[in-house]
Amino acid sequence: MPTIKDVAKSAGVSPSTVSRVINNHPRISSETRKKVKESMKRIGYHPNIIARSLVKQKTNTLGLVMPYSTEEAFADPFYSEILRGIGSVAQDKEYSLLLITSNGEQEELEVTLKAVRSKRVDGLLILRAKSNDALLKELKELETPFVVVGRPEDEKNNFWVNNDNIESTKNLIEYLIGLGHKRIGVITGDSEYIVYKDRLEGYRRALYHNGIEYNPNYVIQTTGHHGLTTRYTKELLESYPKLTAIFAVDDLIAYGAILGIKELGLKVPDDISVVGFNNNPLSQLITPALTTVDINIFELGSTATKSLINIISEDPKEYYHEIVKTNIIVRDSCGGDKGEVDGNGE
Amino acid sequence: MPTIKDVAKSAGVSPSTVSRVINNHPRISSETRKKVKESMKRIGYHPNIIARSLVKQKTNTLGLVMPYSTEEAFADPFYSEILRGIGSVAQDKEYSLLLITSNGEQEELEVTLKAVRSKRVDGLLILRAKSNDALLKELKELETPFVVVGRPEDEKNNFWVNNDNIESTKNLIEYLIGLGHKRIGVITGDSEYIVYKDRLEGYRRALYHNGIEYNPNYVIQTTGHHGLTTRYTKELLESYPKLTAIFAVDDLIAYGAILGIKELGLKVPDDISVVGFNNNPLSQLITPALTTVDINIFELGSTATKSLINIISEDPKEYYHEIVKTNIIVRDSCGGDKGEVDGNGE
DNA sequence: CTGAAAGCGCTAACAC
DNA sequence: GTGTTAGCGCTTTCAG
Repeated sequence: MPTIKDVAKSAGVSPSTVSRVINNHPRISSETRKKVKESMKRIGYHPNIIARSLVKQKTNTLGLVMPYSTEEAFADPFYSEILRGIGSVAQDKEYSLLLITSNGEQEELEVTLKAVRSKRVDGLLILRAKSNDALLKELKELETPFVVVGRPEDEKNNFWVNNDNIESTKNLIEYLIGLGHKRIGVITGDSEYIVYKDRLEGYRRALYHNGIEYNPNYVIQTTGHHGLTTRYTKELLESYPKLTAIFAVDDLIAYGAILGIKELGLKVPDDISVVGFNNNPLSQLITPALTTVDINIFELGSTATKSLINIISEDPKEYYHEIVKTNIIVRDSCGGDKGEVDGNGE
Repeated sequence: MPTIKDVAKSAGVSPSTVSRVINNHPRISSETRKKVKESMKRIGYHPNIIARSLVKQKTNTLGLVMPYSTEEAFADPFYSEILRGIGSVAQDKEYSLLLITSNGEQEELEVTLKAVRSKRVDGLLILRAKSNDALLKELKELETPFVVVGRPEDEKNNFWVNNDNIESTKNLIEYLIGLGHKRIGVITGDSEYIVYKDRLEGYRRALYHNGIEYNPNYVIQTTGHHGLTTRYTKELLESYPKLTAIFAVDDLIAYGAILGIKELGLKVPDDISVVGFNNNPLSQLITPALTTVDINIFELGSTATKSLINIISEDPKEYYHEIVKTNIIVRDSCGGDKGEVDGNGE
């Protein structure tokens, strides 16, 4: 493999001149520039990025911290889709992407810290927001630029991009309320993840704003294991047969819920309405097609990446965050509440 | 950030000694080893991987060439899952993962070649097998180690890992035939991808081995766009109402097919049986639960990664490939052919 | 078993 | 506008 020296010899200039044309240095005669470029092409030269990184103390690489996760969480196309968004701007801005995977909290911490300490990456995209996140604390001490996709607990002192999960959920639930539903069950995920906390909060606010009392018994927390979701849904509906709608905090959970409802011999939306969240591409294919919230995952990824690159290069003095719009996608999984056409309270 | 020199000073040894303890050099006194390790810890030293890569001419990084793809192809959890398999062994063997994404054939080629020419990666995992693949040709010229996940066209002169798609499909179709089906429609994907070619071939072989004539009109090629899948399925069934089963070359396609069947007012499996492929985690959740083939995606990823690492370090003289086992998952989407209980041919 | 010195391929003052 | 020189942080002969 030819190096910059070979090009220099072949073009009859010094290595620094070659370096300058590579880096588009302004003060270089168009003549030598041309000469050098020809030499590069002739001998098949390509700059060694590693060497450049070493002297520049910059790798032009972004680390992607994937959630360590069960098989099933990974089945979530969320990650494929956000990778698309991230990849698209990284490509554009000439950044590479280092995938950081792990099998648990401890390993995630170690692997991620190693990547930054060993100077493999210029910054990180954290693809989830958790409570009490040890990773974020360590990262701040290392002064690594990072942006989290989601709302971190300490939202004033981090860079992040997210949907407004509280408000979006509130709107979604109010759509249900508008249809006449008052007793709405919730199947939520691991409360360690802030996204689920927020969606639950949105649910509560919707009830509150509409004078409906919040009943904690209507809320079931599942582990993300689909089989369990189905079972929990059935148990919930058996315990509280007056429920007329189910809010699943994620479409994948909604699928399990719908299955549970069907297994009970009930119909969606005739007996029970169901809403999900995230607008999984499959949600338009199931029967009934699922009413859900499109959270614009691609944009979440691209926005976060732009932010990170900006932070790396500009070192902004103030923390900031960005909110990506959502919109409700009304499909066929909700009906009016036929069980209680009069009255307006519990 | 402290460097090896700082450690050396602090421990009262030379930089080379420090380097030796980092690299577990055998001929080093356990005393100095201890002393050096303490110094490293004390001053918070972490080796700079970039510098090491430069001198070793090795990055310990694997490039992952993701298929450039539409929004919907990305929704396929195949990629999430294979990433898990890859990540798990890469982690274990201390390799990093560079994600290579692109928006089209040309960009994919450029970006990938750039990654290898600029010495960013030691080898590549190509996550798809296409006909007439320009990328593979270029890569061979560059003498980069790579393994393809799938069966490349020139199977004798490449490293690859794959399922036996032909045989697996043959078995799947024979399961259908065993149930009494003889007129089986096929919804397949882009024939540029060898996986779909092979599955179609398996279908033909199953028919052939059972004395059933192959009818090309029963085979529809879709683009992977779900909406179209649904429409094509309906058209197929309207044109050939005698079909009693549908073979979808991928579960995602099967979902669209099932929707089409339902829209026609027909029932699965009572009127039409459906089988898919890949065992998407959602396939157990839909109604009816889909009979499909589990292709062990995680193992596909881990096997390919082990192979690649082996190739990088051992430089084997012969090409080889590995086959990952599949197994049919029988669920509820197939019934016997009630339309034609007698007879055994067309 | 340890140290000195050279160098991986590139960039960046500093000269001229 | 271009060349010279030093050096990024590490590994690796070669001595001893």
